[in-house]
Amino acid sequence: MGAQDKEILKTIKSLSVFASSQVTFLDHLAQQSQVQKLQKAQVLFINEQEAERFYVVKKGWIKIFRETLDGTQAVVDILNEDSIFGETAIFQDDIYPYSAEATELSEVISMPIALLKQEIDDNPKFAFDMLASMARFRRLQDQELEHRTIQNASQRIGCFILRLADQGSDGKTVVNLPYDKTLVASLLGMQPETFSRALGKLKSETGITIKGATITMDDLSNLSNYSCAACSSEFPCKDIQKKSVI
Amino acid sequence: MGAQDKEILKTIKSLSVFASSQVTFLDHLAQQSQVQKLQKAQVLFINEQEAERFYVVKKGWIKIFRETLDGTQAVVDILNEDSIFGETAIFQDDIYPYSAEATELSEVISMPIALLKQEIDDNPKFAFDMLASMARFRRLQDQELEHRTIQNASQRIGCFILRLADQGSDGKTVVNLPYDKTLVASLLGMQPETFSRALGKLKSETGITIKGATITMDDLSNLSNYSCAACSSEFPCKDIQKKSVI
DNA sequence: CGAGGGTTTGAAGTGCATCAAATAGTGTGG
DNA sequence: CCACACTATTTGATGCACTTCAAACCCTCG
Repeated sequence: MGAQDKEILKTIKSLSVFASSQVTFLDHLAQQSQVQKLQKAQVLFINEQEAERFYVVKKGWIKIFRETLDGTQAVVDILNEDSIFGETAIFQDDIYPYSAEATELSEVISMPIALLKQEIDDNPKFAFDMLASMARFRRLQDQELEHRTIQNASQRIGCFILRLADQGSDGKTVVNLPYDKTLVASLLGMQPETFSRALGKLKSETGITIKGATITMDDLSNLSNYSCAACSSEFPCKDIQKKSVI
Repeated sequence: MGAQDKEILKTIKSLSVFASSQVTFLDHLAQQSQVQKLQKAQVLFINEQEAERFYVVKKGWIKIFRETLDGTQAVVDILNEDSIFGETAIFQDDIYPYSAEATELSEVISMPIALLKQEIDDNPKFAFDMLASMARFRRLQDQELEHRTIQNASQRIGCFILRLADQGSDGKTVVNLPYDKTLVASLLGMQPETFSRALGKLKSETGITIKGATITMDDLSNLSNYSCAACSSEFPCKDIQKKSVI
């Protein structure tokens, strides 16, 4: 086993969806896995395409989206390290329900989705974890829809920043936008211009400091008061945690 | 076994999620089930409340929603006969992730969610079906989010009507809105006034006929051209089918 | 330093929300 | 079967939020 293979196995083992899986299965998965480098803007697969493999992000950011004939696109999600995607094709006649594209130089590991099917059959705990992960995801999507319905642009941005912020620390909180503002805008369902203006408004209303992609604030309460007022969940949104399985 | 019990068992057996379950399990489920009548506007449960039972709609319409402190609400779904809800609480620490309320005189069957947990463990096929159902639902939610992003009010209404229309027949197509226009509006994320005006616009743009809750059209192509132009899925949306499990 | 993408700013337009009021529709009791 | 009460729906007028198109600015990286 090469160094890279070991690395892959380690990555796979660390994924929370596979927490209950036996080593033999994980080894098998790792054997069948492939690492793939993606250039910026490289498309990995498009929706309706036949699906044989699912993916785990190893490095970079992968945009999950769908687009209309005229090229307008709706961003479903933007994923980074240890996020899984493409696996829901198992349940959709082996067809990817969305497209995936690297937003920057990225690296993904792919594995055959057939193996997942097997593991669902063999390991009830795995099936349960996968269901739990799906349910969490549904909750997240519900929340996103809710946000689009009742929050305005500035509040959605505020919420996005809050979810990036580490809860723990006391003093100043510093948050770095993980990717282009244009990309954040598309994920939040607004135009780049709107994002820029709405962020400006958020700054004047909550006293946060913005310098490039870095946002600094004394404490989170101003921001949470501002954004979470127009949301059915209360601040730390502790009920929903992201990560794993899309 | 009384007549009502038989009726319940029949309903449960007919649910597609339970297609792979043994009769013994279904009997057990039916034994533990309860029928509940709900008045219009009666709340069945609210989000964050502890969940012991999941539900199947037997009659009427149940609104699934979340609301903010100031009472603004986001409608997640509106369910009717044979739709399941509340069952995702299994995966969320036995807490309902949304509220449920009858929009009219309704009837629901409730069953202990603990039994579902057991069945997931015992029956891999059931787990798989449930996963498939969840995946389908996720796809639906993605589509809804996409609609909010790239379709305008009239197009969303058109899409809603198309999904109600029977594909088969040739001659005129007649669609009846299944519930109040106000409720349709809230499901589509718009105000009642906007709904009314947007429906008027849809009428003038596509030549449909509207009389109360009844919509008539010569064929669906005008409508699908109008609405589906701003969507990543092509007309019959055949890839996604509703029903079962929320 | 200069090219190119990302970001901001400006000006104008559009779509939806909001508030207010009129109208249509439904169910009730007389 | 009609009149009343109440709710659902429509219509009008106005305002605001976001989009669009255009142009400037800024930052980074070769």
